Amino acid sequence: MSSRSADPLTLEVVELIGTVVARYHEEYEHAAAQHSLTGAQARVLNVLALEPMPMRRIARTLRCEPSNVTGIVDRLEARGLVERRPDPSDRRVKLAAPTDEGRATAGRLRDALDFAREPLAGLSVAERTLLRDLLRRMLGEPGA
Amino acid sequence: MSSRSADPLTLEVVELIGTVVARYHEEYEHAAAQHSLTGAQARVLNVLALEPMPMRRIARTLRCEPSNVTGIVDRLEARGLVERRPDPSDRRVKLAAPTDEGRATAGRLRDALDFAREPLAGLSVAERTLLRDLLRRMLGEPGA
DNA sequence: TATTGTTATACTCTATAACTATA
DNA sequence: TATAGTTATAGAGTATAACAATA
Repeated sequence: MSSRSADPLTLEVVELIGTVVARYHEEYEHAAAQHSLTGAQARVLNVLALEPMPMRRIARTLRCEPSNVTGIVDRLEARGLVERRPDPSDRRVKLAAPTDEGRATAGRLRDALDFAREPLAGLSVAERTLLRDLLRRMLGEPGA
Repeated sequence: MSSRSADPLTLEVVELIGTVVARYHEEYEHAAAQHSLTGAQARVLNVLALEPMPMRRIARTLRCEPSNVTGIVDRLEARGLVERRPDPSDRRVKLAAPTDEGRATAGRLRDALDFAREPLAGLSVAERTLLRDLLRRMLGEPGA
């Protein structure tokens, strides 16, 4: 069970991916902080910018407990970035939706995520296509 | 400043990287939880398994405040995975080092990180080499 | 009865500032 | 005076369990 992958090439790729993950996180937190948001708040705002949804579904999307979402949406709502609306078809449900300002913030947030964009500019279209296909296969995605 | 990268290919690669990051984190937290460790505790244990070091340097390595490290090492020490030793050359310094059990746990932890290893097994050596070079260039590393 | 969202609780991580013991 | 580590404090995220309203 131990030291299963002595292969140096594979280990290097694993380490490179670790570096990508670390850098991605730094950039994400930094971009969020520039708007005085925490990472968790930025993630919730981002999923809501794509599509308003019930509290419960936010939790499933972010893979956390529903009780956490209550607090995060509370803080976003207190800052006027998100609002809670009733669901006409089920009075138990509350739909969380971004305000206009919330949508604007989400947009600026995404623009700030230069991490993958700028480095990618150094790769040719053929190379980016190659990278896309390799990542797809690594993730076991359809079309790989 | 807005919507700088309309290029669909680049956007897809960015999204794939986001997926890699999310999956990597899940696997990491899961592996840590299997040993009743938090992600932060697992990260500290891992860097110490490579090389014992002063508290201050752990903080620099993990890019957090030194005061945080105190608590994390406290908890690792309470569980017998890490110990604090005096530094003979400077009595202000405390060197954090893994115990035998800490080293063993770190080893098992790394084995559990199948994320990048198993999917990578589906790629040929040539493809892994290609992926390595693309990631290197993306990260602006030497040898790219 | 089951589900949605919330509250209450407890723990960890995080940064800031102040403290101590060394240097 | 400067540095290493710690403590005190406060805010945020997290999971668990219990709760009210609704289905």
